[in-house]
Amino acid sequence: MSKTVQRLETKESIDERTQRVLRGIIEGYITSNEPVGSRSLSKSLEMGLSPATIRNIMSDLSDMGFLMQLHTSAGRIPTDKAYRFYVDQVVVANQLTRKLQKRIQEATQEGGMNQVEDLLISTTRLLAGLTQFVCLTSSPRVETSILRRIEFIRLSSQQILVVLVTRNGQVRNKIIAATEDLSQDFLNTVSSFLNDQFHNRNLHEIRQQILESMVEDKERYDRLLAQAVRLGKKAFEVEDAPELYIEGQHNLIFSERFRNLNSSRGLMDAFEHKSMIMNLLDSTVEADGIQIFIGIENELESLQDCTMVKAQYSDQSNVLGTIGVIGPTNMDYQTVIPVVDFTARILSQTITQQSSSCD
Amino acid sequence: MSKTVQRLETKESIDERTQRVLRGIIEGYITSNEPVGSRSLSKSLEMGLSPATIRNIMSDLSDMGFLMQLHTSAGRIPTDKAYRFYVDQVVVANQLTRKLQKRIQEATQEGGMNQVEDLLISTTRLLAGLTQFVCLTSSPRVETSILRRIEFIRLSSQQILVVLVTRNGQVRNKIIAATEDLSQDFLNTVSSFLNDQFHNRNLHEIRQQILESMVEDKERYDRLLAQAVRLGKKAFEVEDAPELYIEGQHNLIFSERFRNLNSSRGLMDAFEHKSMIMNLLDSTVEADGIQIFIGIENELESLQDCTMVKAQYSDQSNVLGTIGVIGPTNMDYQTVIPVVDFTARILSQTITQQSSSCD
DNA sequence: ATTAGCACTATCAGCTGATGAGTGCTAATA
DNA sequence: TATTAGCACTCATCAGCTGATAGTGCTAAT
Repeated sequence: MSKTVQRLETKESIDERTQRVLRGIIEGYITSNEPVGSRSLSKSLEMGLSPATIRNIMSDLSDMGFLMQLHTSAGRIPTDKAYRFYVDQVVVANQLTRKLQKRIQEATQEGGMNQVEDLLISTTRLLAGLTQFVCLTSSPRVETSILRRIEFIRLSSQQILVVLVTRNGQVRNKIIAATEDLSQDFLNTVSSFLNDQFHNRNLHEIRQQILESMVEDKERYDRLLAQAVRLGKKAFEVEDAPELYIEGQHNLIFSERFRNLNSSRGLMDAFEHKSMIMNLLDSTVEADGIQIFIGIENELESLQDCTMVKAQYSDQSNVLGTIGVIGPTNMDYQTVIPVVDFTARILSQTITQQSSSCD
Repeated sequence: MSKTVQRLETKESIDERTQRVLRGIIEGYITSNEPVGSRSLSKSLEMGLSPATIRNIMSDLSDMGFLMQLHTSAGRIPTDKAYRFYVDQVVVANQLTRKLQKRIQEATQEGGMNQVEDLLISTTRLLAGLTQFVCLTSSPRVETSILRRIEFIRLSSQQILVVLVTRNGQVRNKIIAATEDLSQDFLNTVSSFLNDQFHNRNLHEIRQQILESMVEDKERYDRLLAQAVRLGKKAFEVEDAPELYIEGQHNLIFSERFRNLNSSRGLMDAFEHKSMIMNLLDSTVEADGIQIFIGIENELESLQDCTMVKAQYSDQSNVLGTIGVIGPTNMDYQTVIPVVDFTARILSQTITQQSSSCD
């Protein structure tokens, strides 16, 4: 299956006046959520154009594929192509209000937030609340996380608890079965061996190296080493799949803005298949900055009358994950875009601070 | 505010025939979700009663408060009182089908479920799926959990990770700030001191005792002891509030069975206030077995046209938490009750197994 | 190039009458 | 005396019609 539409084109040159009309229609529809007609537009535009003239221009815009009508004799609404034009040509990086900035900052700095999980959940919830849309966040891939500390705790003769702390503050617990009874002292030795060996390496590398040593050391009979490698192998077998946090699903049902969306049910269902959504969120064409997928630009069918606005967050060196919102195509781009952008930045900043606070 | 209705009464003695009619109406409404009229009931009952007779009986039942009409000339539907009668007098402990039993058992035994959190989440999801209602589960109160193991891990000069494992397999992580730079060796000594001291005590007792020692030992200058107590205090300051898991909220919107519920929005909102729902779930009148709150028996207003069926789960000695479903008052009690009951039992069993697997 | 005017059309709210399901009452019946 | 048949009545629902409204496209006038 080839990627159908990656991004709608807006090459055509439209003359100044027509652009202003188009923009008027888009913004009108964004604010009112109702098709806009020639009469009301004539008034609100204040360009001294009569409704009849506006109609002619509208007709041209329809021909060019920027506008459509839900039925004869309803006003016109913008097409996905129009929103693409709007986002590319019209929307300029808008400064957020101080108030909003502060609110975002505070939310990410709430007490007890020393674990990345909590931070991500509360940020996701915040963004869902601010936009009144659905908000999705993917957690850092453990795969690329850098090991800060690993520790084994003997729970019983059969069970060992592995505690794995990553550079960016993720803590993972896992209980593994022990093949023989190992003392806590022994486990401590193993821990510190592994910590020395793999300090500041990412989990992917670590796993590779463990596999290699297992091959090499097949004949070696150093008990410590052998056990360390064996335990290490089990310990680092954490699921690769990053977590996906979804908040604000109820907006899909109750928010007025999702009203003329026929597929809210389909979306709801799609959210159940986390891995699919995950791919969608993490598949990234351009590396940095904010990304916007409008309507049919989305590969997933049930998303095709929505817009997804997403941005990546990162620590000092690596991209960690993505945060994004899904809303109606006629969302208020002028605010949503900077809100998502700012939130991702703050998120990056907070995580960077945390991970740099180790010695 | 006094508790209004704790439980509806069903003292009245109703003669056999009337009971059978009432039962027919209740079961008819449960299966069809539509008001049932005298004609159809006359047929389905197969008691050789004409619709007219049925009407007379229905009229009596209405007078007694067991039936009501949504409007004149619609069939009748049962009142909350009728459901209470039904649940108390009619529903008998129904054996679950083998198939269903197996399905529940399998779901709780899925791999990688060595942590209680995962077990609870997947059980909650299962129950929501089986019933097509909303399912709520409260996690064990950390407060009453028994300490199995505590461990400190030095992350940096300022940060210490506390790992706390309870008897029933809950693992809690918490990062605490260090007032001075403590070596891992020292932390290990503190850990083993605390483990010796507090092994097999519940967290509430432990906290008490720590507070006492802090008063007593004010003048003592044993550095180890002092630090141990200080770190212990911080470490055991875990939030008392148990987690609340909610699954199947979308059923509230999409399930046909919630159709004639006017307050699904209100319920949705109520679920946002987790602490309120928490109280509801954990407030328990009778200690054991299954509990059922029908319609107005629920204290929370937005729940008053729903029925909540809940059961507690426990390990060998203590009640740990509650699992329950919220559905329409005309739910299929005959299956829902045993399903909830059986699920709670299996949950208890699984947790008990886990916690008894320590030495 | 712009605009006024007019014919056309889709939607919506409100009304209509027909239909059907169900009740309550009364008189007949076993 | 308990049951039932019959009948009048009520109410919700639905299809079909109505006029009002708000929009368009086209054409002729400016």
